Amino acid sequence: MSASKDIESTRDAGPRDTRQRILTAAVELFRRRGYTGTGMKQIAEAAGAPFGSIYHFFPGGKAQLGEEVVRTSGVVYLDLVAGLMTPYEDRVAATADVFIAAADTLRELDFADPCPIATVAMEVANTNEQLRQATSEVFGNWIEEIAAYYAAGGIPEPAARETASSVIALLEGAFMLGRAARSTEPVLAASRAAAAIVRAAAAGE
Amino acid sequence: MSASKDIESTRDAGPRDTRQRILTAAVELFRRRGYTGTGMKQIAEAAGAPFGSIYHFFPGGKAQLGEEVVRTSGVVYLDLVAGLMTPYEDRVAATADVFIAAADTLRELDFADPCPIATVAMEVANTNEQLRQATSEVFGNWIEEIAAYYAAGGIPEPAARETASSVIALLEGAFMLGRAARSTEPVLAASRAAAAIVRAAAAGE
DNA sequence: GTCTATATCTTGATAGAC
DNA sequence: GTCTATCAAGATATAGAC
Repeated sequence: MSASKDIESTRDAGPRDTRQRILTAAVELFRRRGYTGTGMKQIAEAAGAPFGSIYHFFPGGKAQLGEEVVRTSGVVYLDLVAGLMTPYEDRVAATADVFIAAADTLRELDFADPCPIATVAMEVANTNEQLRQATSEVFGNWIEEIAAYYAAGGIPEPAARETASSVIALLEGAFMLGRAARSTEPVLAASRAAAAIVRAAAAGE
Repeated sequence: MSASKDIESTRDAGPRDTRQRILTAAVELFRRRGYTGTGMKQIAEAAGAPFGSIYHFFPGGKAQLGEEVVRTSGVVYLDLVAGLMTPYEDRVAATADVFIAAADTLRELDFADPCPIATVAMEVANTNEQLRQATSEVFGNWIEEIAAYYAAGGIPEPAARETASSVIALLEGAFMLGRAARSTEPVLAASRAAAAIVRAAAAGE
């Protein structure tokens, strides 16, 4: 029996970072089923963790878990998008290519939301001030980072920030339409529109 | 007591269309709290209707109610946006002004979603095929209608549809950012970006 | 058709054995 | 720190009196 137990504990793997597995499972579930639509028991099961472990690692309960999901995803995505864009000299081409890559991601995820915080942001905007603030800060960080990239490319400062905001809005909205239609078309169309936005801003209107 | 009852039934008003009040209450709650975040009891209470009436008028339960909310809102909004745009000769100005009006609406709603189906669309895209299809059809109708408006303004057909899709995506995404930040800024910035998108399409790229 | 009471299930969360 | 049992409250849905 002790041999069987050893095999079990080896097969069930992840002996170390149960906390990380819970966080990862929550990210995956939130982007498919949303925040209110995901249960704590589902998260525990998907993480292969006992139910009680969630409250051991996240004593603040679902709200704390939700906030950590939003904030950690925010950092991961900031690095990801920044990594995709910065190598480019041409800001217009960089922006368009990010949308094309996003279309591939959308399909690979079988039309789950490529943005891990969007569905949550919509759900909590009027219902949970703590989470609303977290999503707002994450969106704000994204906008700042991309605005700096556009500014470095020669777009003057008030316009750079507005352009960044609109490009992110366009991407999020295109994800929404693409998920509803189960099609990458809206994201590919948005790629050309995003190029037009950046091009206009670079031309000083 | 019968006099009192008469007063009651007069004050509680809506003696006729309980069904319509339920539908209206559901629209209001869904756009603030989402689909999974709204309970049937809350809807009944907000509608001033007895709980059982929901299942009398919507025997298909929450899914049927959700679908009717999506479809009826879709028609209402199609008429609304079309009514805002069609008087204009200049497609670029018309588009920009719709966004400015939308920013006002966002604030008037205290940052509830001006689009009554967006939050629901995000929640159900991977979890409820019936509702997902309803949201997809509504978005599709909007895109068609606006595409026809752009096409009538001189934008050739494949581009007109892509432009309409991107303008709607931009609007939805701007609502998302604006709600999260509790600010109309993202929608106002998107107004200028939307103008750039339509202008580029009208210029044949 | 209106309205109440209830059945059944699931939720987030806690207690406590191990 | 792992895991189970359980709680109270909420959900959707139904039955049935009026």
